[in-house]
Amino acid sequence: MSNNQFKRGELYSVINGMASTAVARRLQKNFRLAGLEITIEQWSVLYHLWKQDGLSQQELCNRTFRDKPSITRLLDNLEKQKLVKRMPSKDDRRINLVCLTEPAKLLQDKTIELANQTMDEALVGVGKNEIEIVKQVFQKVYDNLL
Amino acid sequence: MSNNQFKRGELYSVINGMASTAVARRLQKNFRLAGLEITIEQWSVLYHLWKQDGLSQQELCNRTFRDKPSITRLLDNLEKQKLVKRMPSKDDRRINLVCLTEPAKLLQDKTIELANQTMDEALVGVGKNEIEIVKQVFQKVYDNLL
DNA sequence: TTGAATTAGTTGCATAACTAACTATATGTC
DNA sequence: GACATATAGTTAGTTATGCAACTAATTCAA
Repeated sequence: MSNNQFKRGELYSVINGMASTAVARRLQKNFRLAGLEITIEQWSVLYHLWKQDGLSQQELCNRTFRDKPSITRLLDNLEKQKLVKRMPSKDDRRINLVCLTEPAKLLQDKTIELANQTMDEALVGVGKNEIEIVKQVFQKVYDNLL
Repeated sequence: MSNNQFKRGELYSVINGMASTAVARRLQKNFRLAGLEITIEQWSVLYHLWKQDGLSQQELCNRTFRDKPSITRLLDNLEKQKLVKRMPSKDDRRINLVCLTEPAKLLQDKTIELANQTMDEALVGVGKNEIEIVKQVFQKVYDNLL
């Protein structure tokens, strides 16, 4: 079997395992060190709500690239921690609007600062152009597989 | 709050959620369509064993970027499916050497072909240089956070 | 050579992921 | 208006992840 066979699988391995996992783990660790008890997955949901409060669950699925059951359970946990509240929409009774609580709003500054610091650590020695290319490649990959 | 605050977090979001998840999901789907009952995580372990059979669990941790409990449990499931076998090392009795079974060896060609096809689909419109840059950036990120 | 520190692997606990199957509401067509 | 179809969200079941705490084997050092 030629070793050539592994080339693209290698890339798959890189894309899926390495850097994203390392970044996620580091950010989670930084949250913990700062005494914050949220997971990075929960943070990524809050992140989109800070940009726009009152999104539907479906909209959160689209923006966080998660499926509906994942969002359902993430919100279950966030609600247990009193960080979000589901508000049934009056226009469409199938829809829950997900709203931030006051304590969740207070988390924004601190956690985004931690995320920025973490990305700065992660991106030492990486140029702006390279970052732009990574973002473009990922967007293309996503569009290709949509 | 300035919208600027979100810039690097945005990148985090891109790196962690989007493309890698899409690629993983597509590959998993392609396995399923081909009647293969393995998960992508199991495949990523087999992938390293195809390159070098008889690795220790610790070595699998290093190569797949997973922690020890994750590898323990992935191997539990792979053993249940009779795709690998743990062989206690004679040199160091703490170590298990993880060995492929015959059925696992037969999976190599088919699954690597599927992974290659999946990566080809994913990388339509992405240049070789760009791919190289993505790999370099990820390596740097990983090294920065090690 | 014995006792401390290190390394390999496992187990328990909580969170999260995906699929498939489900309920409830809304829409669109005859 | 009534029935088929589509959409929003939940639940069940399996797999996977991370951390912390554990056992067993090995190494290093007094």
